[in-house]
Parts: sequence; structure tokens; C-alpha cells
Amino acid sequence: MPDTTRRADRLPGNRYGNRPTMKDVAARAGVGLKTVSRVVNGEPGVTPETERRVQEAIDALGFRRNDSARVLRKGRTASIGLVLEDLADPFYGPLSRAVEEVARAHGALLINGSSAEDPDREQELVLALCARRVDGLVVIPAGDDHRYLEPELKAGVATVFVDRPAGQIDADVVVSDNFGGARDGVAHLIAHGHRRIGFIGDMPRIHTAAERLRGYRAAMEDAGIPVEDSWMSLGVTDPERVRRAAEEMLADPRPVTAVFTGNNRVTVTVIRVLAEHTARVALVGFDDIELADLLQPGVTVVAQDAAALGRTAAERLFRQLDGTLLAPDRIELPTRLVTRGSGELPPAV
Amino acid sequence: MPDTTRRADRLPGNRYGNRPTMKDVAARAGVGLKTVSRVVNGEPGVTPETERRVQEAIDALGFRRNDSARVLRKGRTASIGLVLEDLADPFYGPLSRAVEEVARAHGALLINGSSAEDPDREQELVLALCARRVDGLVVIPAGDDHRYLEPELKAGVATVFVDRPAGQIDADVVVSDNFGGARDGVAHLIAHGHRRIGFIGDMPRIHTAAERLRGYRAAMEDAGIPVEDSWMSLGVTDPERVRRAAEEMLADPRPVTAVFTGNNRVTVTVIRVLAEHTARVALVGFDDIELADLLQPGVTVVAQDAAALGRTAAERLFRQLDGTLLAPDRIELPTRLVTRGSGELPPAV
DNA sequence: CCCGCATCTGACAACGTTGTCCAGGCTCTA
DNA sequence: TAGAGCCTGGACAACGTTGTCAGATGCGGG
Repeated sequence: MPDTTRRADRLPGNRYGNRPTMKDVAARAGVGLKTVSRVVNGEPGVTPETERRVQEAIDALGFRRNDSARVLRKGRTASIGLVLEDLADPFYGPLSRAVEEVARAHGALLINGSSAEDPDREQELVLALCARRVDGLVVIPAGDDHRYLEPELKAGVATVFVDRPAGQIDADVVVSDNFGGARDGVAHLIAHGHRRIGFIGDMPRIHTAAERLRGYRAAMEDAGIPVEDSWMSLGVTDPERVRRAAEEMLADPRPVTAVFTGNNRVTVTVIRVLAEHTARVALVGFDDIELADLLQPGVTVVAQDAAALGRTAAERLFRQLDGTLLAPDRIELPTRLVTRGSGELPPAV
Repeated sequence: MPDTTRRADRLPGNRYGNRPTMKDVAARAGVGLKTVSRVVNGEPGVTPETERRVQEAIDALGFRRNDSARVLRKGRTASIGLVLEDLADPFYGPLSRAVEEVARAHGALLINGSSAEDPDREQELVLALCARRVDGLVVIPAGDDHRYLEPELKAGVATVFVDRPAGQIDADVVVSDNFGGARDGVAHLIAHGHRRIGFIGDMPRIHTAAERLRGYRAAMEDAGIPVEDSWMSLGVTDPERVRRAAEEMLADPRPVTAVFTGNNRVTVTVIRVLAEHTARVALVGFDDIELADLLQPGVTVVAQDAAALGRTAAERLFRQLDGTLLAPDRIELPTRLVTRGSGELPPAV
């Protein structure tokens, strides 16, 4: 048979293409297996001369230690898993990066996966990570029942939930103050004279969305403003439907004079819609947006610190692994109202 | 000693906390080890009754197969590695997500790491991934010498470089048409009457930056415009220095009337600077930016398709693993000039 | 010159899984 | 009813590494 494959399996040998093992290195260097292991791991008790010979063999063969075997023997993988919704979302990029930096500081690699907001896919990913025996898990949950994690927790897999709490199990959680942030954002609009305020947010089955909705209602109630159904749009996420929802609110005979948007994607779409309208409608959005300060008017937002969420969660994770963290807790990080103009527009009467 | 640890090592047993193994499951179900393996892997040759007993034991014990051991035996990890510059950069998020989707379609997990544009860190990451025996690597290189990968390539690790070519080795590459894109972008400015055009870009040791600079020079030369040194700022990346560079160009007695920016981060900073100035300076940026259409004026950009880069690279990777891809090649994806206003401003005389 | 000690080295088992191979029990047919 | 053949289940080795422990070597002192 002609040799058509260019890379793998071209050489006879084991299944990793043809990777040399410590045994091969030992044979070439004329030493024992364990001596090679000692050199590779920088353990003491090897004469410089022997070490030199081994190192030479390693370089000549292009040997790399097989960490799968190492993990099997040692029991720690020095890797952690991160399950989030969508890496392409500008909110999760910095979060992921922050987790990675903490992991790196602890000598661990990061394996991550996107759940696409699908509970089944979340579970599938988490279990795949557990099968690889990651030392710990950072999870931004899509589902609301995490009892499937019980065996893992019992087995000592460190776990921290971020952005949204775990469902049905007792686990560490790091979240933003979604309720307070939304309440303050809506109160800000009310303070600037608005009474008819729209809310466009994600499905209330998503914890953050529900909390932000609750904040909206609380602010309205505090001000003694009864909320009309037509002011609220829940569960729309894709740009097309958000657009339609916003258009409807503005087309109403008694239209809203301000809109509070429940997350960065919704905000961006609503900005587009408002830009097409002549009516000056006030806007406060949850989540910060790049370039929000350069738009006309600047976009007022309730900003949360994605990197801080990731960093805090990862640090707690490693404290679990250290054994310095004893009991699951819930950490709530504050949000910050950033006024830039759009939230300070007066109501167009 | 009091029990202070909450999770790991609380129970006696093996090193994964206390994970049940197939042996434990077999003992509990009263069957042989291999029978459990057959059930777990859905292999034929197990009576329904036996399968039921085994499944029951699995559920009762919370058994999860240990993939480290499996990998050791089978030789394939069903995981691929992605090394990029910074996950938090909006350009790499979608790229990473695209790679993940392709990996998922092939049943593989994605391990990724950020090199922070540091060649040593890139090598460290790549070798760590190789030690875990990833089946393949997608690399956005920071360095320009990849001979350290030779043993890996020989051993059959599928490898694709993205966004920038590999150095000193023969490997698959998927890049954007950086040269052509930049040339077209600058030509666009020239076509709108500009002659004094500034260029602010990254260090030319970065391949993409060098190509874009080459495109700038080519367009200027095609138009017969000699480039003055004061128009070019190379190697600045952090916002503060980009800002200073832009200020200087504008403060010149004969200031530039247009600026071409070499990547998304530079573009954002320059937009900020221009917004503070009254002079109408034209701008074309490399890389698209969210909300660029809503600024006043809209930002004209040379857009590249990050997701397509990732997707193409990952698909080639799996074709290497299939054996259906025979020789390394270089794929160049086109860029797209998106006119939105800032690039069509006439020169302020 | 021999013993004891320190230092360096290697043989061996174990980690948890899968592939190979064989044994035992069953069914079916002659 | 005996023999052939099939189906199920289990014993065993192997994957590449590391921990344990004991053997080999060399050196100095008695």
C-alpha cells in the first residue's frame, strides 16, 4: 500500500503516532526507567553525568512526558473546567480570561465549553469534564437542577457556580447584585422624571433575568407606579424579536418614555431601534458595552465586573482545593451605575 | 483530628477523593470487570438482566468512567488545544467559539490558553497541551520559530496555524488577506482625496501587523505618495501610547487628514481621540467593531471573519486527523471593506 | 583489609481502563 | 441424547507513568 498519510501513523509503533516513552529514553541512554523519570521531574539523586546522558536521549528522541499516564498515577490533573454560555459573548471573554489567569497562577490548564444556554448540553459538558478528572469546575449554569453533580461533589471535585446560583444542591456561588443593580438603574430613570418605563429582558427561568426583573418591579413599586403588562417583554433574546418588542412599546398610543434593558445583547439591539426613532427615549442597560461612551447620547449602564466574577470564583475554587475554604458560601459582587447621558434624558411628554 | 475539610479527602479511599472504579461497580453488581466496561461503552454481548444490574450499581455508586485511564489505553484523547493571544479580545471570542463548535461536532473537547503575545508562554502552553496528548492543535502564534513542534508533528499531532503563519516549519496555515485588506482600505482613503494618511499599528514582528503595514505602503506607492516617517507609528499597543501617537500626528504643522489603524484595539482608542478633536479626520480601521455603525460618523473598517478563520482551521485539523488531508497548505480568506462614513470623509484642507 | 554508611540506580507494582482470548453454558439439530 | 456452534462473562495483559524498596557502588574510618 502506498504511503498516503502525511502525518499520523506513518511510522510503526504505538498509538500516539510514534511517541517515544521513558522506556525508549532509558534504553537509548543506557539507564533505568526510573532514572529517566527522575530527570524529567527534576528529582534529586542523579549524577550530573547521568543526567546529561538522559537529557541527550530526551532531546534526540523528542520525548515528551505523557501526562495521561502521570494523571492516572498521581490523581491530580492540574486542570480545571469552565462551562459558560457562549465564549463569543463579550461578557464571557473577560470572565474566562480571568479564570484562566488564576488557573495559570496555580499551574493549572483551563478546559472550557459553551452550553449555548441548553441545560442538557451543560450537563453533558460538565460530565465530560468530570470524566477527564478535572480538579475543579467553574460553572455558569444553564439549567436549574444540578443534583447530577452530587457524586462529583462527594468525590471531592471543587465546584463554584458563577453568575447564577446552583439548583437543588449546596455549592459555592459568586454572583453580581442583579436585583440591586436593576433596582438602582430603574430608580435612576424614575428620579429623572420617568413613569412609563419599559423592561426588555431574557426568560425569567434564567436566574439573572428573574432577579433583574424583580429589581425593576421593586423600583416601580417603591415609587408607587403600577406596571402595565404592555411595558414588559420577557424571554425575547434574538435581535429580531427584541426589535419587534421595542417597536411595539414605542408605537403604543401612550408609549413608554424610557426603557430598561436586561443584558448587553438586548441593549445593543434597542440602541439600534432608538437610533432610528426621532422620539428621545431614555435608556439604561444592564451590562457595560464597549464604546458606549462614544454614542450620542452615551449609554447609561449598570455595569458588572465580569473579570472580577471570574477571578473571585477561580480563587475560591483553588481555596477549596487547598482545603482553606470550609463551607459553601454565596458571594455577591456590587454593580456600578455608569451615567453617560441616555439614562438622564427627561421624559418626552 | 477533627474533620475540617469539607470536600476532598474526607472519605478514605483512592486519590480522586473517593471515586468508585469499574472494579467497585463489578463487585457490587456481582459481575466481572469487563462486563462493566461493556455496559459503560454500550458494547454488545450483555444480557438485559445483567445490564440492568450493572446500571443499578453505577447509579448507586455514582460511577463515572476515568477518561485518563481510557486515554492511556486507547491513545486518543478526543480533545484539541487552542492557543491564542487573549480570550478577552473580541476578535478571539468568536474564533474560539467556532473552533469549539467544530470540535464538538467531532466529539472533541477544547482546551484553550492565552499566550498574551509572549513567545515563551506560547511554547509553554503548546507543550503542556502536547503532554496531555491532545489530538490536535490550533495555534495563533506569538513567536516566529516553531521548530520546537517538530517532534510533535512527526508523532502525528495534527496542527493548524491561524491568523499568522508558522515560523521555520512546514504546517497548515489559515490567514486573512491582511495585505490586500490594508491596501484596499488605504486606497479607499486615497480615492476620497487623502494624501497625508497616518498608520498606527502593532509591532512589525507580528506577521499580521507587518502585512498590514506592507499593504499601507503598497497603496501609497501605487498612488505615488511618498510616506513620511512622522505618519507612521509602529509597535504601540497600549491605549496610552496609541493616544499619544495619534495626538502627535494631529498636532503636526501639516497634520494627517486620515488615519488607518492596524487592529481593533488601536481603532477604538483612535476613535476616542478623534471624538475629542474638532478637526474632521477620516478613519479606516482593520477589524470590525461592535456598534461601529452607530457612531457619528459610522466607522469604516476592513472586516475579517474571525469565526470563519476558526471554523476553517478546525475543519482542516479534523481532516488531518481523518487522513483526508494530505499536504500542508496556506489558505487565505478574503477581507471585506465596510463603508460607514468615517472612511468617506473628505480631507479637511 | 573490611565494615558501615551515603549515594545513586533500577526492578517491580500499581493507577483504571480496554483488547484478547478462552471457558462454560445454552440452544439447536441430527 | 450427543455434538456443534453460539452467546455471555471473566481472567489477564497492556497502556506510560510514579512510589517503594532494595541492591549496587564508592568512600572513609577503624
